Parts: sequence; structure tokens; C-alpha cells
Amino acid sequence: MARERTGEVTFQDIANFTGFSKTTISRYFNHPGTVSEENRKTIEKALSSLNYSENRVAKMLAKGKTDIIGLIIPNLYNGFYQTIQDLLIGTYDKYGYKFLVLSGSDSESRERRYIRELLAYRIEGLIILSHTIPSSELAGLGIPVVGIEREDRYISSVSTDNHMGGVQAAKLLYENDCDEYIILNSPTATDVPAFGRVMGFVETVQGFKKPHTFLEYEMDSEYETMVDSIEKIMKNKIISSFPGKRKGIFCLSDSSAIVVLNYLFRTYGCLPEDYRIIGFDNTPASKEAVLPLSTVGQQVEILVDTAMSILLDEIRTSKEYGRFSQKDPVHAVIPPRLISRETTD
Amino acid sequence: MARERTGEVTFQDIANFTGFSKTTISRYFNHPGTVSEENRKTIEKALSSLNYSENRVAKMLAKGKTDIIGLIIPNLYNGFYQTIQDLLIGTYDKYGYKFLVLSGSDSESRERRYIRELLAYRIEGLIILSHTIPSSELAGLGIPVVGIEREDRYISSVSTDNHMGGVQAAKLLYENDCDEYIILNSPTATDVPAFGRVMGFVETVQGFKKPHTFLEYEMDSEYETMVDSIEKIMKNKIISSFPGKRKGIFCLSDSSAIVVLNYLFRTYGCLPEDYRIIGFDNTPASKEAVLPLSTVGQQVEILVDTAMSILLDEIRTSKEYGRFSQKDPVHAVIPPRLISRETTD
DNA sequence: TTGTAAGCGTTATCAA
DNA sequence: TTGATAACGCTTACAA
Repeated sequence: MARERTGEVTFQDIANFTGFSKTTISRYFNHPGTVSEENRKTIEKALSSLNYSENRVAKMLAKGKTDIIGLIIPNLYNGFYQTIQDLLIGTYDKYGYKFLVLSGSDSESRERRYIRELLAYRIEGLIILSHTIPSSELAGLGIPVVGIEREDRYISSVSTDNHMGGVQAAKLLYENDCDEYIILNSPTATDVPAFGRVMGFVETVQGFKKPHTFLEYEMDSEYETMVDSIEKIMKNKIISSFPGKRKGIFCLSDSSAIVVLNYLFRTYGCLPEDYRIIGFDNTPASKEAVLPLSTVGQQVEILVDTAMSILLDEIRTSKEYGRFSQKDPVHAVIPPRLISRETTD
Repeated sequence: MARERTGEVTFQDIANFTGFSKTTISRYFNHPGTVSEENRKTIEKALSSLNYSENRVAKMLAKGKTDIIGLIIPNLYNGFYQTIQDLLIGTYDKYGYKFLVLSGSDSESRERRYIRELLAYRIEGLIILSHTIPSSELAGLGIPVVGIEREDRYISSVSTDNHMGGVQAAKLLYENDCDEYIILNSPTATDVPAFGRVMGFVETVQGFKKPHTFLEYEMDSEYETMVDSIEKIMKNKIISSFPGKRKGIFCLSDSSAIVVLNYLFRTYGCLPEDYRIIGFDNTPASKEAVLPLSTVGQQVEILVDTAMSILLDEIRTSKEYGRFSQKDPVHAVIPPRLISRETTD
């Protein structure tokens, strides 16, 4: 009847070895103060003679606490998601939570499956960056959920103040004496954050009584598609269209801004005086471009830290009740930071 | 005496609801074939009425299997580590293993602590990219370990054939009619992989009876330090030193190659005819540089896939014995791929 | 300060 | 095809 032992050293083994009960061994780890100095030493020795290794799985089951947070991100190649993921993982020493990361959730059904799986691991909270599942559904998961830069009606969230980012970009270009204001966007980026950026930009430009133009490039998973499309736009819609005017180009992502910059550099050997460029995101690449790129930076460290505070807070309060249910979600909005480098004065 | 219930729906609840025993419920999930068609339907209904959610923690404890692999990477900002991490996480749909990722292991003691923690979660295997802990120690962990691009005497590993990469770089520059061969390295990169690259390059250049020069730039965590240092080297050691010669610069990382390229572009408005540049790694940035960068590419997808095959293989065989012990580690060496873009002909 | 025993939610063995 | 029952390794009342 006795099932085959797994071969690992357990509290029972230590108990036998030392003559204590396994309760005392447990106490040694969880309430060392309640074990006498002397006995603590005895146990310590036993631990290393037996080469004991803590078993968190058993502990998780017994305590109903895993110290694991689930993370769902849309994809792996986007620099913003990577940065967020990396910063989150980096909070381990600060908060002690580990992350179970699942990515590639372009499909709604797959994302649902991922969530189910994470839930099965009894994650204590979920951080979600993808947008396929509505927040109404996420709110019913029974654990705290914090979204980052996504639709957030029924869940807590942190986002960048995209509207303010657009305003900042417009002001900088205005200070650079631009005459023509060009918004370079991709059709796929018609989600909420991009919309706010454009609105802030356009409203501000209109306030300055300056003309603006929308230009859309094509995009798919291939980088080359974007390059071809943007270069075509530069050639046909920009260079020829505004003679004698100083053009301020607001690119909704750093990667597209860099393509624009590279094109101009290859064509003219420099950034011509009648062009000013500003990107969005402050990706690592923006700093490393031929000419360090001016950009509206998301304050990612703050985004991440805020997300963790909110989530941990909700985890803490949720301990008091059984199943967590979101009463009033909190929405933190982080201001962007204008980073003026060399593609503007 | 009864401890407060956690509030979650268990097999017992489903058993009560349906009139079966919890054994049958377990069988429904694990050996559906052994439960009668009719009863399966009954259970299925109960599952959704009760809104059951699988508990992997309990399952892990009972089965002694977690489906989790540990991953330790040195840091979060290096693009190579990011890529590997992302590709590994992306294997989830293929292999069903989740990853617990810990990073920032510059310190040996912290890395040891991380390993202990991962072991506590009863990870089934470990993939390790950092180099602070010797493989002799890793081999004694009791679980399969696969290293990627690191010292690997006593553990299995996958690495790029760095020597061949150096050879490929030298040949390409030779085909580009270079007269002077310059190796641009950073002193911190004196680990094994970089050494192989340099050796392969130098031996090949010597075979061509061409002169070569070593140049080292400074580096710390600040990007600006690298830029300043490289620009100083360009100005003082390269531009002035080889008049009339065509210089082939082999940069041991793409990021330094891009700094060189940007400097030349900003100085001359183009890549002058008497310069040829080749980097190493094929990072995303290399493709997106002003002039798409020629580089020796690590075949990261293959590295990752090979690492997983080896690890899963060892996990499989280790099931047969209790504690895993490495008899004969396997060392896979993946050839690099020369990617000739626009900084060479 | 320590021990007993029940419990966490599964799986596995054995017998029916 | 099903059910009792003992694991898995730890925590936690409660009693001593």
C-alpha cells in the first residue's frame, strides 16, 4: 500500500534524525523564535547532514499561498513588452514574487486557455498586457488583476498618459519652428493608447493654428514591410509635398521614427534642417540610432512599480475574504517624459 | 479542529454532487477511457455547474511532477539573453513546460540562492546562461541542467561555434579586399565565447598574410561610456592610422559595430569606401541600423530548440532513477550563420 | 517549548 | 468500471 517514496528528505526524516517531531521542524522554519536556541542548532546540523531541500510545492498546498504572479503578454518581439516583462521579473528581490510568463496571446481562445492554466497553478494575482480578453471577464477571475496599457473598465490598471504625450510632442515640434505637422501612424495601432497620443497631438497643433497631415504606413510581422511602406511615403508624400516648409514628423513608435531617420540620413547624409522627428516609447534603440532620437518616453520603471504596488495591495486585502472580487478598480496614470535628443534642437 | 476551507471547489465536492467517489473524478481527468461514457457526461455537467478549476499544486505534490523548468539569466538588458528567454517561453505550446525565470545573477551568492529557490519549487530541469557558478557544482544539483553559451565541462550545453564565426567574419572581410584587419573588443568580454571568435578571426587573417590590430574599448553599464570610448578609438587609432588602406573592422558585438557605423555616418554622411564592418550576434538592432549591418548571426532558434530537446531528454531518462546524476553530458555546437548586409559588399 | 493529529487537493494501490 | 484508503510533504489548532 505504501507508495514508493520519492527519495527526497522530508521533515519526517529530520524529525527522526533529531528526535523531534516534524511540527518542531516546521516551526524551526516558520517561527524560529519559538524553538529553543539549543534545539535550533541541533536541527541546523541535521539539515546539512541530511542535505535538506525545502519543498515549496507541499508548502503551497498546505498554506494555500504560492508567491507566484501570472503574466500574460501579447508577444515576444515587441520591445515595450520585453521591457515590462524584464522589469517585472527584476522585482523579485524586492517583493519576493516569482512570475509565470505566458505569451503569444493573439488569439482569444488561446489566451483563455493560458489564464485557466495560470489559475490552476494558483497564482495569487495576474498582470496582463494583452487586449483580446475584455476586462469585464478578467474581473470575474476571482483573483486580483492589473492591466498595463490596455482596456481597463472593470480591472485595476496602470497606463501612460498618452494624451499628454501627444501634447508634449506637438509642443516640442512647435518650439522647433515646424510649419507642417505630420502624424505617421500604422493602421494596426488604432487601439486606445495610440488614439490618445494622436488626439493630444492634433488638438495642440490646432491650438497653434498649424496644418497637420495624417499618413499611414503598412505593417505586418516583417520589418521589411514597414521599411518599404515608410520609404514610399517619404518619397511620394513628404519630400515632394512641402517645399520650403519645416516638417515636424510625429511617429507613434520609435521603430517607425528610426526608419524615417535612417531614410533621410541615407538620402542626404544627415538630418536636413527642414526636418524634425520625434518618436514614442524611448526604446533602447532610440538612443542608439544614427542620431539619438527625440522621443516621448513611457516611464516603464514607474509603470511596473505602480502595477506591483496595486496588485500586491489587492492580494493583501483579498486574503481577508475568500474569493477576490473587484469592488472599485484603481487606475493609475503615469505622465510620459519628453526626451529631447538630437532629432530636435 | 477542521481548518477553515479555502473555498475552492474540489474533487470531493464534485463527488458529492454527482454521487461518485473522488477517485472516479480523478480518473475522469487522467484516464477518461476508464470512465463510462454516461458518467463522463454527468461529471462534465457537474464541473461546469460547480465551476471547477483544476488545482495543479495538489496535483504536483501527488504526482511529484511540476511541468516547470527553471531559467537563470545574467541580466535583463542584454538583447541576446532577452531573445533566448523569449524563445524559451515561446516553446510552451510545443512542449507544455512553463518557466520560472530569475535574473540578475552577477553575484555568486545570489545565484546560489536563486538556484535553491527554484529547486524548492521542484523544477524538473534548469537552463542556465550565467557563468558565475562552475559546472561542477551545477552537475551535483540532482536535476538535469543545460547551459547555453557558458562553461560546460560537467553539464550538457549548447553553444555557437564561435571559432567558425571568427573565420567567417575574416573571410568576408578578405573577400571585401580589406588591407587592415581590426578587432574591436571589450575587456569584459574575455570569456570563452569571445575568445573563440577572436582566435578564429586572427588565425584566418594570418592565413591570408594580412596585418591585424587589437583595439579595446571601455564598457560599463552606461551606453554612453561605450560610445565615448569607441569614438575616441575611431578618431585616434583608426582614422588617422591607416591612410589609403581599406579597413575591415570586426566588432565582437553588434552594439559596438553600430556605434562604429553611426560614427562614420555622422562624420562622412555615409559609410566610406575604405571601411567595411561586421558585427556579431544578429540582434534585431543590426537590421535596423542606418545601413543594415553585416554580422555573424547566432542561430538562436536552433540554440533554444536544441537546449530544450537535450533537457527534456534528460528529464525523461531521469524519471527512471530517483535523483538525476549526469553521466556523460552532451555538448551541442551550432554553426553560426554569416549574414551579409550592407556594411560589406 | 514541544507533540498529536487533522487537513490542504490531488494520485495510486488494491480490492470489489 | 468503481470505491476505500493511504500516500505526497507541509502547516496549524489544540493540548500538554
